[in-house]
Amino acid sequence: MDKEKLEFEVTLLHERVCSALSDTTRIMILYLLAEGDLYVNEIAGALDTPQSTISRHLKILRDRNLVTAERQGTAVQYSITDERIIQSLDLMRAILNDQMREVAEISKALTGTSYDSKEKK
Amino acid sequence: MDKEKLEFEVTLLHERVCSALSDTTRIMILYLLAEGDLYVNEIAGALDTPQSTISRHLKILRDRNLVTAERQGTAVQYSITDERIIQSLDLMRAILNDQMREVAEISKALTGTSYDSKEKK
DNA sequence: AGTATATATGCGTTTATCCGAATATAGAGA
DNA sequence: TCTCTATATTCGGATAAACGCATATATACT
Repeated sequence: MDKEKLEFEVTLLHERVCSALSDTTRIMILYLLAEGDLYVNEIAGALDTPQSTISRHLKILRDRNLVTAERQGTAVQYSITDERIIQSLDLMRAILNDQMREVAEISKALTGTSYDSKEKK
Repeated sequence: MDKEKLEFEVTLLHERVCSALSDTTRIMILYLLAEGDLYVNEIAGALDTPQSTISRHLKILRDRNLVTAERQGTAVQYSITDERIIQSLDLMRAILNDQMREVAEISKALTGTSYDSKEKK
């Protein structure tokens, strides 16, 4: 892929997806919705966050088509639009877990008492 | 997973990974490095961006272990630490592509001249 | 119409992020 | 040690995000 096109695609990727994931509350909302559809006040309750704050975050996710809203009477039910966004986040968590596991192993090797060096045996 | 643990993991995910991806230049750097290791000035040249700006972005990626630096004489060569970060980004791009394809199909159906409605036949 | 509930939005403030220019640091070679 | 090149960091200023409160809007029900 030439650089022009890559630059264009990355700009789009950032504006439409990545920037939406750059907030802890929004990521939490996505994981909550991954387990089932919820109304706005249910999300606000679960996250112990003012309803106006949740509503603003939902608007951002909605504008980027990451969640879908469906009105039911006076309430609005939200759901995940595409499960792959969760797959994508889970992949990042896997990277994180492996990083932390490596750090833990190294520090265990350095402080271990049953043998002097990690090369032993 | 209980909510406490989810909240903890998501906070970590945001701080260590997602916040690093919330900038077009940093995503570009990751895609450039996915094609091969590069020195700082090569990245700055490719992106037509001041060296100080690139260096600051690299520090952010380095602090989060998304890229690895290796000094070679007076220069420093950077590489991707874990290819899965690219997989994760590509997954988001796939979501985007499908979204755009859907929009295109709907608009084609609405403006189509060879038949009146999309249900026809 | 009038009230009640659920959600969205406008406003002002605070906090975080990004930028380029200038400067500091690190290594290589004369 | 002096100089050159490559990279990192500091600085001040500009922009953009996120927040809670108060208020507006939308639907349902009487």
